[in-house]
Amino acid sequence: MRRSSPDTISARQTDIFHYIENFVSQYGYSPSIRDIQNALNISSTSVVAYNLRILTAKGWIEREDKISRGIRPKRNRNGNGGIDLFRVPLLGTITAGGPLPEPEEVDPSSADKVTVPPDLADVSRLGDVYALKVRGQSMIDALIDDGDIVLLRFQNTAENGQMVAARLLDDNAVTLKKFYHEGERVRLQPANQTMSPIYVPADNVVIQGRVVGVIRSLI
Amino acid sequence: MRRSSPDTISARQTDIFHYIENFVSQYGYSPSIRDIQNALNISSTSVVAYNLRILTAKGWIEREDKISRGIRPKRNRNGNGGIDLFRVPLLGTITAGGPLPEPEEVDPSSADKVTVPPDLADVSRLGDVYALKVRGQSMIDALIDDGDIVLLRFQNTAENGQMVAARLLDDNAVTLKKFYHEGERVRLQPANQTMSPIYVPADNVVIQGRVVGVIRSLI
DNA sequence: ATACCCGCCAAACACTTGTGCTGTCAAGCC
DNA sequence: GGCTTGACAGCACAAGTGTTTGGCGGGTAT
Repeated sequence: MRRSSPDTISARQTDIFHYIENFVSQYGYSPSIRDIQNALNISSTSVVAYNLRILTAKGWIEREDKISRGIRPKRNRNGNGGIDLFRVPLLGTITAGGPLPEPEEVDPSSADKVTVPPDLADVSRLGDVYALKVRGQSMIDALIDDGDIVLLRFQNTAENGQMVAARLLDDNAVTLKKFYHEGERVRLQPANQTMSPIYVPADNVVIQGRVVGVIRSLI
Repeated sequence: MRRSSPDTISARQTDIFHYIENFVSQYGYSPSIRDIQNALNISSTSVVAYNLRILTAKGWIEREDKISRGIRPKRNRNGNGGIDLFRVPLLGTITAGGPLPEPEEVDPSSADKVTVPPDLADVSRLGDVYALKVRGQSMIDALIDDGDIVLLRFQNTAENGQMVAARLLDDNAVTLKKFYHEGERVRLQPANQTMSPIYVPADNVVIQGRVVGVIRSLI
């Protein structure tokens, strides 16, 4: 038998879920079963109830029994009734070679914050994500320009080729580069043809985070 | 006669309003009249209805007639009162030359939505902002890569050099290019050294929107 | 074939919930 | 004292809304 995976939902269930999301964000309260039925041209309320039960079981929505208009979208999306989950602290600026305050040095709760799309930050680990404003064009070939905001997830290790914020202990400087581990040393590669890579002993580098997203405003 | 100022409400109304606020933030949906009645030990539903009418008239809450649990607190609650202001419809895909559904052709309320940082979308004009996913690398030199999401503000005109979504009437195609008005014709310039600009008569081009932001996920 | 499960349909049912109507009562005003 | 008004009470009704039951057709497994 072909079992549907616990995370996949049928086309009709997708429609219903989207309708609920949009309804809530538009009206501020949940649609009734009959609202859904009429909007999606479903011929019976029981079909809606049936699919709602599945969506609940699979964790896409939450409901309370017998409560009118008590559907709450859960996954993805804001849902969550107005709590702003997607604001991360903007901890400072990162340049080709300039200093960067350690994330620990800045109180994240007092820092400026930027709102980020939830797709860019795995919400379940949102506490580990922070933002930095980029100065300079050392990563221009990686499509990161001066003034862009990069989102980083805090992590101490990196795979070759990943873009990271790397701290050079000797220089007490932090830089945004592509990371390559090469035996005893580490190559920090700018994404700019006019700039040369930096080679440093592996024990002189601390990864401070990996770039998980880029936001650019052209206004 | 001492008229109560339009902004002051009685103790009972204050209680009701607070109860609604707390209920919504806790459960994600509004209380029913009887919920309020029981919680505040009010002896009749009509009293709740009566005070709800006053709260509505004075602008503290919003309701829809006959809708169960349709109360929405309005005041207070900085920002958005539960409504997510920063979601824009993702209307489709844009390529170097491929077709794009007209924004009007897609029901924005049924489209997928992306949450965008408020900085990227002038919130006061949010209704005019939409998102498109970029396919191809025709704008690679403008630091826009395949898979990026571009935010566009709907507008019919553009300054030279601005990046726009342009519709070519003859080809019924939409493309993401830099816009240059050159006399009787328009030059649509890709940001990719391997691609050539397109020259079209000015009356064959309709601007569909201007790029105001870029979002890229590297996860 | 037969049995079974899934997704759907139709209709009835029963609970939930907003509304309307009729009073009561105290306070202010002529 | 009469009259009006604001706030509240009690109650019944009707509309809104979730739930349930029985049935149907098309697949899939036995």
